[in-house]
Amino acid sequence: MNQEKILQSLIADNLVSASDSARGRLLREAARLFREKGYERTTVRDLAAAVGIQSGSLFHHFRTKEEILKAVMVETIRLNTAVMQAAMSKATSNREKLRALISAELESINGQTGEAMAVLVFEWRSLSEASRAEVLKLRDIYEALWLDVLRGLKEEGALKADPFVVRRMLTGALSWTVTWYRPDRGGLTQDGLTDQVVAMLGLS
Amino acid sequence: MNQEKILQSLIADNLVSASDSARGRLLREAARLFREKGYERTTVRDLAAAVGIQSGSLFHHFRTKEEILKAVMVETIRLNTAVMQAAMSKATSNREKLRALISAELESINGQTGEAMAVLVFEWRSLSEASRAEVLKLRDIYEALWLDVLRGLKEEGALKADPFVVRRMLTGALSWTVTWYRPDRGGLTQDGLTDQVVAMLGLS
DNA sequence: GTCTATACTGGGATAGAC
DNA sequence: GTCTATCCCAGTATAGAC
Repeated sequence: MNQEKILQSLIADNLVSASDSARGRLLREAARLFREKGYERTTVRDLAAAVGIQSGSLFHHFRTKEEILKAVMVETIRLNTAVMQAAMSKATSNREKLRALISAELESINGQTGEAMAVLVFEWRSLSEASRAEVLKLRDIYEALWLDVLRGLKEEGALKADPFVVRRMLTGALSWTVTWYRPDRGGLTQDGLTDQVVAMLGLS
Repeated sequence: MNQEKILQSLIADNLVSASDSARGRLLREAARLFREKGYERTTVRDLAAAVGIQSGSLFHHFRTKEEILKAVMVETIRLNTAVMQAAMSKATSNREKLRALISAELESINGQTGEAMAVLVFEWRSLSEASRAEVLKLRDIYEALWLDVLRGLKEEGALKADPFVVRRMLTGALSWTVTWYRPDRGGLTQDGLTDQVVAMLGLS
């Protein structure tokens, strides 16, 4: 299942917004702006202008600015959990599964939905306590996918370090690519980058 | 040379502030607050209150709020470059040097100066273009230390992946520990964590 | 569902006394 | 070097018309 199909089925199930709906467009622009300037430095006027409405009109769709941030995060996790599950479904060995996960997470961060993923990583502190709990619960499902595979590799002896620690290290390493990796600007392809990560773990 | 001695010689050379000077205390409190709530959410009134003065008095020490952020970052890099160099000086092989670098960076992030390091990582976007250039120049010296060692390991065949990519991955992985690793709360010690990172790289 | 107008708040920064 | 007082602006959010 490719990413486009996944997205469509999530929209059909009302789990994420169609990106051409008013809500969808707003969330996409919000993700872009939050990533570019940060949540705090993005004003509701910026958000409104980006979708071509007045700032007052925003509050017809969301009660507060923070609710927009939360929505960006929730939809991002939902979408990416589905993408991850699909990416893994083809793989048979744990080695292949890990490669699929790494590749999919790099795609999530540096591809089209990357802006939203970056927001999830870097704007955590701007989320209220109440919202955090909600987002964390969704994130657990996502993390379980990784831990299963890493635990498998540990048992096989392919991995020397603790699966839990490795996952956290990979979270940091992969998220951080958003600050330096430019897929467009020649050099390293996303597949090449995946190879490098696998090589770094001594699993190639 | 231990961290305390390094700090004292840097203070003597006027490269960083003594932490009991007015400026030093302010920077320390600023680092703590910036890390805790983020730069944008920290008000000048918060900063002033933390050092026990009125908000107006802040501007006797720094012309703008952003100048405080820049000062936190500049002093952090200066201090940590010195710490890194000292940590490496004892090591002989490249393997030992890398372990020393990893250990020192983990200490920088999760130890006493950790708040300032975290600010350096997470508040980059809040820095103006002009200030960024200045900070980046300092950072280059620091990064060169890492690249030399990683290149050496690559030549020895101990490292499979590209040194440049590995350094960036490690930057992300090690910085990220600030979000989850709690040295105090039992379990994994900082040495143990270093072991895990080395094991993950297949270098143990 | 969007507009205009505006209320209200809190933030960064300044001035001048002490 | 700190205080008090205050300016000015930008930011979120609301109200009511269309």
